[in-house]
Amino acid sequence: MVHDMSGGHETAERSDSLGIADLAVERTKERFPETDADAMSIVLWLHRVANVITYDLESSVHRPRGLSWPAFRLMFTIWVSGTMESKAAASQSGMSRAAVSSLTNTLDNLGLVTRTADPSDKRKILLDLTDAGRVTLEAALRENNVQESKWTAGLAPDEATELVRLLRKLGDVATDEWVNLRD
Amino acid sequence: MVHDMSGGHETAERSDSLGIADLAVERTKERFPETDADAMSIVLWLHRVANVITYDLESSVHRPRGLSWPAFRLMFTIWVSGTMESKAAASQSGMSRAAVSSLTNTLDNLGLVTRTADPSDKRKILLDLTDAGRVTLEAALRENNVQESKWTAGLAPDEATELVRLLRKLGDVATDEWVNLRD
DNA sequence: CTCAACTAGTTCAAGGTTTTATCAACCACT
DNA sequence: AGTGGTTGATAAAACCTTGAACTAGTTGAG
Repeated sequence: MVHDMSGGHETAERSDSLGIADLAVERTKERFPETDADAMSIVLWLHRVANVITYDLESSVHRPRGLSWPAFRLMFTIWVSGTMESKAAASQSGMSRAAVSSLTNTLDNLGLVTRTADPSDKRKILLDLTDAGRVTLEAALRENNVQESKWTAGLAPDEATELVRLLRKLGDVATDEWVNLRD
Repeated sequence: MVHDMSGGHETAERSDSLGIADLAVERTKERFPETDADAMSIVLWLHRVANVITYDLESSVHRPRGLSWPAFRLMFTIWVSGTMESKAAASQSGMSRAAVSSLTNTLDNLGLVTRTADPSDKRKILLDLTDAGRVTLEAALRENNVQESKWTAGLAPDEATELVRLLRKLGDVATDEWVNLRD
């Protein structure tokens, strides 16, 4: 399947983490024939593709700007929803409340996010972006999207639509009672 | 669109992290019309669905057995490929060499993994599962697959096939030169 | 045969995440 | 009002990850 075989067994060098998924399913199926191979393939590929893309985005877009991937996610969430309670920010960004607490602490010190007590309920903390935070986030967001575009350029428009539809369908399962969610 | 409006603004409770993706794309498109919305949707959904599933698998299957998700991933990699160099384990499991080094240290102490020097090249370390490691992994693997099955049960067989095809296509981009990979 | 360049693995510091525990504030019921 | 039960946020301890620096072993060009 691969053109250049010159190196003997040195063929696959760049990111084995993807190529290995099929072998993994094969071996598991051999050893445990009752395995649901489709389920396994989906979860493996999902996880690995998401990981590779996330690593690329974080290392090529966000780290050079001084943001971690979680910091970008959290700031983006606040940017989208506007002033919001810490708890809502956690659930919408997919982190635990503790993670948001510690991350906002960092971002507050960097002057990117503000934390103010909610006057109507003093337990609550309202998060918002500072002007500097907004500027930082918007620049990162644009560059992030350019990079996302490079990743998905190979998919036809209808493939993109279908992929999102299937991911959405899979994500809907999260509303089932047996699913363990953060918090 | 939603049936129950009784609570006023208390409608969406379980995992907002999924519902928010569409709003995020909308807002970004408003603010930056040049945004590639398809690319953004794909990456957002990919990341969030992968995260929710991973969290569920880790917290419901692996933590109760005393394994972290990374530990499971690494042990699974070794289980699939057999005795292997630390470097290969890193690239196939999608972690950095440093992460593998620290993780194998833990797993070695737990008696799940062995590290032996390669006689032919003393720089190299060969990793393998112990018998206990194999037993532990295989039990976790079976339970993991049962849970994966629950997640994907809602997809028709052809949808499952198509989803994997599209993920694979997306993953293939990782071979492009501009992509930042771990290591 | 030797020295420079490279490679495999480890270590370190810094930061992020998790779970569990704690504390403060709120709410509802008597 | 008070008291018990929630809820929101933070703190602590343990673990994982990253990038950079470091050690040691290997390779190969002259």
